[in-house]
Amino acid sequence: MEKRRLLVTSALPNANGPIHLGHLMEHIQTDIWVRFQREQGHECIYVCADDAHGTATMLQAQELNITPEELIAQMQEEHQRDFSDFKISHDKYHTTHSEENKTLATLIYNRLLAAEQIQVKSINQLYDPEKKMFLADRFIVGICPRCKASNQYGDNCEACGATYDATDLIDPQSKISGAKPVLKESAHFFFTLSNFTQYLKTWTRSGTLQEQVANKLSEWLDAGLQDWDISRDPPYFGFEIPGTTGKYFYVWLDAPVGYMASFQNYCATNQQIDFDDFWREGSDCEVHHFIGKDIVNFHALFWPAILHVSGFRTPTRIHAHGFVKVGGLKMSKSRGTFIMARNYLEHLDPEYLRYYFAAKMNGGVDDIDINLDDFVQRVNADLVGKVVNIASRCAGFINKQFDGRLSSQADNPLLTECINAGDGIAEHYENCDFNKVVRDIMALADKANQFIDEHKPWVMSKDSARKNEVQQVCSDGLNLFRVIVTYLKPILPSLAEKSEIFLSIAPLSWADRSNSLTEHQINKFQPLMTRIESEKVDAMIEDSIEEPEETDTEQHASEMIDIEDFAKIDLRVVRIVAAEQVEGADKLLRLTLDLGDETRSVFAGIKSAYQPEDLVGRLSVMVANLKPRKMRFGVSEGMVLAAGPGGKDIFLLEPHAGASPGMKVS
RNA sequence: GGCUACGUAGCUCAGUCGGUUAGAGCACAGCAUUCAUAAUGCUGGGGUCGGUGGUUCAAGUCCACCCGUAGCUACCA
Repeated sequence: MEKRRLLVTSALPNANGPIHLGHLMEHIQTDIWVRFQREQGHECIYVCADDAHGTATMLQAQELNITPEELIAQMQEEHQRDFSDFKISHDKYHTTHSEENKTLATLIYNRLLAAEQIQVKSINQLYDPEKKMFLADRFIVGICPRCKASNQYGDNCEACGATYDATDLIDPQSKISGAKPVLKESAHFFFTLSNFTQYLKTWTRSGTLQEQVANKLSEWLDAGLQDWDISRDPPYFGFEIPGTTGKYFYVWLDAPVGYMASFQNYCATNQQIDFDDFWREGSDCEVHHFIGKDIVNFHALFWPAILHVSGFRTPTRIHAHGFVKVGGLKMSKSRGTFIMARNYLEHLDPEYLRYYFAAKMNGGVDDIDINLDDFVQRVNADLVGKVVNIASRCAGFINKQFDGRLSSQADNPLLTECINAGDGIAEHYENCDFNKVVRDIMALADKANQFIDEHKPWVMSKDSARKNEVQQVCSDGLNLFRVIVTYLKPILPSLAEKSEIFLSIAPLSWADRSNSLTEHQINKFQPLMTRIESEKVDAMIEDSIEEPEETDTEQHASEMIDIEDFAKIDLRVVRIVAAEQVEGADKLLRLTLDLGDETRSVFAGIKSAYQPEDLVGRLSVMVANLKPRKMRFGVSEGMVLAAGPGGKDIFLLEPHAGASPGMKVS
């Protein structure tokens, strides 16, 4: 087999937060693929880095009262420790705030400039006059121009889904200082991406992307690409653009360059590897990027265009994946499913997670849903019940009755079948179809257990004339185990290592799998993996639960407020014009409220105390300016007021006779 | 709103080019076994393939619409 030379990357984690389940999924996927390539005997270099630059890093550092450099150094150390504990085998974990990156980003920019693909345009952007900085959409909040929901970000409304420009917001506020932003003009540098629409149409269809991803991108390509704003104004934590004062590279320009920079740093300490071999145009080496589907535009549009113009090779392939969900829902801090790497490690063995992710990954962009009960059952049944059990049930006989010595024959047909299955498994690995890898391997483990069960060494061992048979069956079993672990090694490096010690053999390799052990001395068996106790999973979730930030307001709830605070609440008399059961809801009724000049749909948790038909026509009081809330059953546009402990004892407020819908309560 | 993807057993997922009675693992039930970390083996129950309509000799698979879930909607991290 021809030896391939591969450079592989995972997306760069942001330097302003800890590593969580989402990062882990991506890095585990990448690492499995990398370890597989290495086990095949290919040269495979895996690099990553922290994405250090950007407004978020700068603000976070300010908040912590440290310099950005201190913050990123601290985060990088944490990130590296987390990844290393999850057996992620980066060859280099660097940072985008590095000399290499500055040099490379500058080089690329200068080449874009020389190719006349940089334009300066003047744009108007909202500016925080207090903080003296331009504001990205996510740092501006205001009232949605469409549905009037308050506290919405500058790009779209969470309540009604409208998209708009930050300048359309009613009563906009800087999220950072609270000041009212003003429009201010500034010169920005643009990369003329629009010139490369045709190039990218070809590139994205040349086998570099999954088909679904290419389809998605063709939407944008067909619409025509816009030029890409690559500069930011100060204050900004990043690299100053050469030849300018007070213009910085937008973080998404130097982030992908960070892949090259990290690799360059690796080359500096590994002189036998030449940077240009991998990155010059037309290189035979392969470059693979593993990323989440949310950032395909950066990697499959901007990045190849920039590389193309600046005279570098483009990626061989971009492997996009979906998001992690827990129990069918987005990861959530309040539910305790926003699990940090460190938190997991305090309770559970990283190999459990590596295996579970592998069992569910298919090389596509579908989201991966973690079901914690399934996680426990699956890992225990497959790894402990099936795989490790093969070694465990054979080792006793070999060690006790044969002094740890395997038989002289290894020609069992099942063993041959198992060895031959390796080609198909390798193909699945290559395609990132790790779920198929796992399925095929487990089918082999099932067969191994069936084989042992069929020959029943525990029965034969009672007959001294059949001693050889006992040794043969158990030796076959251990040889089957050896091949199975060879296949699992990219997913479970620690299990493989422990198995190598148990079997007293050199590191397992794919090519070596057909050289079964004969007349070989093994070591005493010790448990290679233990079952997951579901209590530990519960404890991890418990530890991950973060009280919502409302704790602050709760603490202040009993404090005195002044009249202005009260005036913020827009209480209105309403008439309940309709009330109905909500299918699937335990506690909710859907109320339609007449406010005089408009009607609102509101969900109220009063089902246990009121019959819908008894409410229709009655007056009550609602909070009319409560931020609309998207609920499972629809959007609730306010709340009605009621008192009581709950259950049957809920009492809706009702004004005295004479009040009419729309009246303000004050 | 528009676009994209997904929806198959209680759970997690296979299901090729439309082709016989829709499969696997886990979970569950029964039996066997007791070498093994209570692990293993055999047998079994369990499905309107999200819904409706259509194309076809034939639809889980193709088409249309609907419902549900998620994501994207780019000068935004």
